[in-house]
Amino acid sequence: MTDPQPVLAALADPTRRAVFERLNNEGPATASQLASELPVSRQAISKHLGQLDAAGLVDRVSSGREVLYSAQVGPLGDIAGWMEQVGSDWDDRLQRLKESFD
Amino acid sequence: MTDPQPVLAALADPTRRAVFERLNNEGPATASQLASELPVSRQAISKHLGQLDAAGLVDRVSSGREVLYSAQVGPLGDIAGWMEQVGSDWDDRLQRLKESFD
DNA sequence: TCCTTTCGCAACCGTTTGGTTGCAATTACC
DNA sequence: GGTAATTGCAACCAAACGGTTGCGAAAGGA
Repeated sequence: MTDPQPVLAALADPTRRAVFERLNNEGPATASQLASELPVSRQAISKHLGQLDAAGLVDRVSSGREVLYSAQVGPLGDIAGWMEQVGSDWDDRLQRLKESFD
Repeated sequence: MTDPQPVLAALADPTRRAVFERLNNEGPATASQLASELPVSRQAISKHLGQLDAAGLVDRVSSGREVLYSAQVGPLGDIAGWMEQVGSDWDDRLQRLKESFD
């Protein structure tokens, strides 16, 4: 089970989530492009992209002087996996509770 | 669609997630109890419980001088909902791409 | 070649955050 | 009633965070 920490931390910031959503539902873009669409500087976007990249939520392909970023949904599975485990732990507890009445 | 922000922010911290997991898979506990099991002060735990409570991830029942906290899995649905939407947006994009070849 | 664009690095800044300690108040127990 | 335990509030602190500006370097187009 991979640690959900980096993904959760990356998605906890609204701007970062906005960037991710933008990349996800409107396709790849460069940092400058994103900066022109969102109310923050390019540097801020760039830092956020760095963190998204570290969490695997984004893929960077550089060609020439520009770097194109695209959303990667894979790491969302880490969160799903964690939630799944939380659910099963809860089921286990219910099971144990039920068995305590046998 | 409820905002996943509070839940994501609440779960982004490792200690907070540890508290939540502890409550989820070992049942209710008080702040003092949790503090004795985790390597942080009671006050730190108390603050974390406050944030978990604000996100709806915890239920507080006070009786006498002590307050018993228990995990609430409901708000995890907010995250699930958000991820679902991300997925469907991605599907939409695939659909549009496919249609562009008609 | 020169100018523009895009990027990356670094410094800096105010605010938030996770954590601590100290103290007063309420509840339980002897 | 007195003492021990549990909670809540407040102040404080260092570090991380989100954001900005400035600048130098590399790539493209005139």
